[in-house]
Amino acid sequence: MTQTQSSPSRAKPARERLIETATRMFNDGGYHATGIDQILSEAGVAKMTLYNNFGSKDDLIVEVLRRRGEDFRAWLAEWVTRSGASTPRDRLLAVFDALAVWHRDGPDGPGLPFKGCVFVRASGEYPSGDSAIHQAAGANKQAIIDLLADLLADLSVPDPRDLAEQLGYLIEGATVAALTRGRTDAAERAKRSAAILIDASASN
Amino acid sequence: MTQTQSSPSRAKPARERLIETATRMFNDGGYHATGIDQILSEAGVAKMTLYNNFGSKDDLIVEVLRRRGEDFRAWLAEWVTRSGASTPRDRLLAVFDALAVWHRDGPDGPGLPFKGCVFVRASGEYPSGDSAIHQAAGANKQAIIDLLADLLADLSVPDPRDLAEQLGYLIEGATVAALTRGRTDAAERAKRSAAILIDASASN
DNA sequence: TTTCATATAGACAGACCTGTCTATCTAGAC
DNA sequence: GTCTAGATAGACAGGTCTGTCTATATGAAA
Repeated sequence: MTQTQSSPSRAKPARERLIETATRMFNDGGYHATGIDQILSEAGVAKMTLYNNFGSKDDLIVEVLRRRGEDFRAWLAEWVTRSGASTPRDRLLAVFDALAVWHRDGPDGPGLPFKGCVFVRASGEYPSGDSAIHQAAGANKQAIIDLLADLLADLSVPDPRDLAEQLGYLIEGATVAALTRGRTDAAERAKRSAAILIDASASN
Repeated sequence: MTQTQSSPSRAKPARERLIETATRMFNDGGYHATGIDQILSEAGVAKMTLYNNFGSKDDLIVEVLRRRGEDFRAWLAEWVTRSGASTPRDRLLAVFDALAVWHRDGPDGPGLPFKGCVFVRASGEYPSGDSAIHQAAGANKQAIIDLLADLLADLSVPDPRDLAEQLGYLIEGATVAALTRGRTDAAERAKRSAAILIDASASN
């Protein structure tokens, strides 16, 4: 007895299934509200496999955030590349088009139904700056700002990192508006704001 | 026996103590992570008092958000008034000064230690649009946008509500940056962006 | 004084939580 | 075949969670 074969989709290794299922379920329901047993059951993974791989639920969350950050930034960079935008300005503005696709759960979205930003939500649920989860979320947020800074590297502006922060606030604010108030037009509006800020900065 | 007098600060009625304590503790630890028993114990209130007044934890959260929204907007409006700003433009920019005070836990802050926006965090923890908590958070977010729209009512811009949304994104984004990455300079930067957007809109 | 709304303490139910443990099975390396 | 690393099921401990219930106490109004 004790058949080892009763779980769905044995295609990928257990650790991978765990991360993917956890990513999806945390996005759906939040971190505290999603229990380990639910994740294990849906992933078809034994509890000890989780604790052998990650040590704790918090560590699993940190790994989920790390992965999600990589994937999201890869999706974003790919989107900008495929947009065909040739100038730094257009590449930056293409980011806001990607944003709109994400907020509207467009077909080419970043792979998760839109429920706001997983990093912001993680920061909010683990608000203490000492928390490893809070720090992981912050690191991923910073990485997106860095990505923006890279995009405007070839733009002639006096303070590229400052502009990257400014554009980051627009992105962040639009995403919050889409989550809290269902403003799916936020990305377009933020795009217009971004164009103004970029031009104001570049024409100095 | 069964002395009715063993709880702290019987000054205010139980319902009030409950709301105030819950507001503070939800802000500190988040919604799911803060249990009812903790709140009751710290407020010195019996469990039945909570359920007689609110019916459920979710309803308590909704009331906490409603109150917090009122208080925060009152604080913000008061701040703008006291800033002495005379033009619509300066009044709008004064909002960002208030923001900086809040993010830095300044002495004249809105009454709670800064742990990000309670509405954003509530939306994040209760991401389903059907949730009463999610809706309450959204309504309070909208009320702040409305407040911005009121502030720029006398400004001659073609689309005041559009500009209010834009400025709202900057505020939101700066607050998220302060929470997730500890960027306490975010409000000043957002203020500069706001000035650019206002001027770009007004000079049309 | 009687009445009534509000508050209290504290037990309780039933579910869910994270994390640990044992004992078994499987697949690949050697 | 043998050994080993990784995965499995499932029970379990010890808490914590929300929400309900009872029985009692208080204070103000009638």
